[in-house]
Amino acid sequence: MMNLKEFSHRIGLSPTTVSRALNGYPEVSERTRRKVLESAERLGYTPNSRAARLATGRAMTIGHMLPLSKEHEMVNPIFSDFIAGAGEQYSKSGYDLSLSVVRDEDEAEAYRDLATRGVVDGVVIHGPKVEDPRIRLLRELGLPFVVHGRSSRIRDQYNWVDVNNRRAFSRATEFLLDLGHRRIGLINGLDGMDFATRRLNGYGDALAARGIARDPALVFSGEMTENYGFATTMQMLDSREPPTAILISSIIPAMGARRALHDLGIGLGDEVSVVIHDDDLSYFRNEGDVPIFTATRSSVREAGRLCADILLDTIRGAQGEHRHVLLEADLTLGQSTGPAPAMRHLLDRDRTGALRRPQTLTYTKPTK
Amino acid sequence: MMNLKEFSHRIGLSPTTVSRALNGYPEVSERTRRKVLESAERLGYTPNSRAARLATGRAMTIGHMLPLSKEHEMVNPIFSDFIAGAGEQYSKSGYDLSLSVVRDEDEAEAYRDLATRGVVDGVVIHGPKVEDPRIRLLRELGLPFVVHGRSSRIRDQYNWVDVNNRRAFSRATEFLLDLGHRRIGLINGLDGMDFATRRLNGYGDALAARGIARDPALVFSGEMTENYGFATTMQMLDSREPPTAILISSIIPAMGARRALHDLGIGLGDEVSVVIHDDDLSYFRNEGDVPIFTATRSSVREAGRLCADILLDTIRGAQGEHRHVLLEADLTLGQSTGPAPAMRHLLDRDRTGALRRPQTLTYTKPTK
DNA sequence: TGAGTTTTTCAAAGCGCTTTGGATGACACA
DNA sequence: TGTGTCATCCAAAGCGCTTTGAAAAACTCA
Repeated sequence: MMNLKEFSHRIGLSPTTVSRALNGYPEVSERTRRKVLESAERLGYTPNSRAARLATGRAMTIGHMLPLSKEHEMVNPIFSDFIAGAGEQYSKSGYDLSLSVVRDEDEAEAYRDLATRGVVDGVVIHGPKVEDPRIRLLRELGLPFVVHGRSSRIRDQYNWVDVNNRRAFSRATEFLLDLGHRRIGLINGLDGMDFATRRLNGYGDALAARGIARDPALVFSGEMTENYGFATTMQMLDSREPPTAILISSIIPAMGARRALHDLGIGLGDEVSVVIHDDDLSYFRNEGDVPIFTATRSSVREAGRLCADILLDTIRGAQGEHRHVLLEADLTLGQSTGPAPAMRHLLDRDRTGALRRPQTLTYTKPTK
Repeated sequence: MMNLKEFSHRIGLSPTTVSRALNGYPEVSERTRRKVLESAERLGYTPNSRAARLATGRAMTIGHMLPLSKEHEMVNPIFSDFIAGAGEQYSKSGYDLSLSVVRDEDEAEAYRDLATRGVVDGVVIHGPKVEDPRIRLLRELGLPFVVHGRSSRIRDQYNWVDVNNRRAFSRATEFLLDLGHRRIGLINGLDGMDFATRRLNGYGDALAARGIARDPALVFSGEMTENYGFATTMQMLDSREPPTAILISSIIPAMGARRALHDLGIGLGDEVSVVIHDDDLSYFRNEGDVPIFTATRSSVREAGRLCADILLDTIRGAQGEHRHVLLEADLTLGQSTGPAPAMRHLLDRDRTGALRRPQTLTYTKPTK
């Protein structure tokens, strides 16, 4: 492995000149720079990053945390798509991406460690809570950061990129209301997560605007697995007054909801409508001429790109204001929504006694 | 930010002693070491990793590639669970994890770059092809590595951790054959991927052992998305001689297959049986008292842990043999399999003309 | 041609740690 | 007291790069 000293010696220049040529400093003529670059290519010389990082004091690395909660050992399914988006940008700018897998309870310590060890120049905060302590921590540590999402109860300024969750969910709710639905369920993310709160609010606002009371029996929060979607949908439909429509915070529990509907023999899009929030995950495209699900869509990969850009700008010393990006989600129509079933039809059909109850679950038709 | 010089001065010791105390060298007494550790804690001193890395020549970092193919911009859904497993181990050993997001065609160059820049001590190869050029490349670069999977056509020795894909799929196929199924479809991973080839072989072996010819119309390979599972299932069931059972290489296309079956009104587990390979993804647990799918299961997270352990051992100079781990997949019984439908029943029902064809698709009942 | 400017190049001093080779002190034994 | 042995600790030389301050070379203009 050749080092700078040897390389510069071989091509008859001083290390200084070579370093400057390679790093694009103006003190070196274009002719020299070309010569250096070409020789480096030919002789296979690449500067040792470890040395460069020590000398410059920059780590040329962005940190991401992948926290694993102890109880539900679950990895956020949007994580990899986000990382793919952000990582693309890092590569373009010559930054590396460092991923720390860490137990929930060790997360704060891990940030502190990253900062004092000097292995990252900045970090991305994933999955902010309504009042997220990491924001203050990072400010104290003096480590640049950007939040994917927001932390509503924190008044300080900071960089963030978020989807307009409230708007997305109020629009989705209004859309269902316009279709005549009155009992609308919400299968939401974990309580305490900022995005979940905003979605809940959007949902609540839209209902309130039409004078409809929010029924706590129709609102669920939890980690967004397929089984969660299945269980909550089952529970709702097994109730005395089941919803005719359901909002679901991610396509993954929506898979479970669809399974529940099918198991119960309930038609998706006619008897029960579903609107999901679609993060546009690469292995779970809600696509087709007419997408399967009606959805509020916002690409999490794109959010990753934006976060990366903002963070890199900040690190490169873009002084001044903190930057905010609020992404609006499209509401795209799919096959999973339709007008609320007219009540008397259901009553008629009820009288015929066509019971559809697999397993131990009871599905009582909506009665006004 | 305090440095070693200042810290050691403050506590009245030489930098040498402090460094040795902190790094667990035997040349320092226990009493001194305790004092140093305690003072470091109290004064908030943490060695700068950038400097340590230059001095030791070790990067204390493991590299992972996340290649993005240009056409299908897709992230491998097992990636995050694998990383979670591996990352856990890295943390325990004080290693960092560096993730490079890179275009498919730049992957080789990216490995070369990692090696010459000296930012990683070893790498993990994901998704090996039947004859994967990365293995030779890394050997040439002298960069320690472990393969998650194998590369069948490469005869050299190297570290790997793999599932016994062939066995898993031959067992699954035998199981279906035992249930009376004779036309069995296979929705497999991308052509050229080693695991896909092995699974295909396992499937083929089991069929051959019972003297059943492999029907190319029943075998598919592609990227394992939900839509892929849907489309291939539709296509198979729309054929003149549809299968009565399907093997699916991942739970994600299995979701699509289930959707197809439901759309066609075909009962999963009675009319058509499905066996999947289940990577035990954290957000897609195939669980419950009786799991939804009958599955060959092997935790990809556990594979991540094992890869990490092996790679770290190799880096820490475990001389000698290359290490191999072959994980056997359990075959767990779920709700998605049952005896092959008796042929005459189907013929009878055919005569009744109960056609189930949504959209433009035709489903012709199996006729013996 | 020579003084003044600008461009190009260089020697050397870090960056903050690890580690070698050596010094110091403590201790045991003759 | 002197010598040999350990157990501790230390000074200083790297690790391979960047960057400062200065020198050399090239170019202008009178």
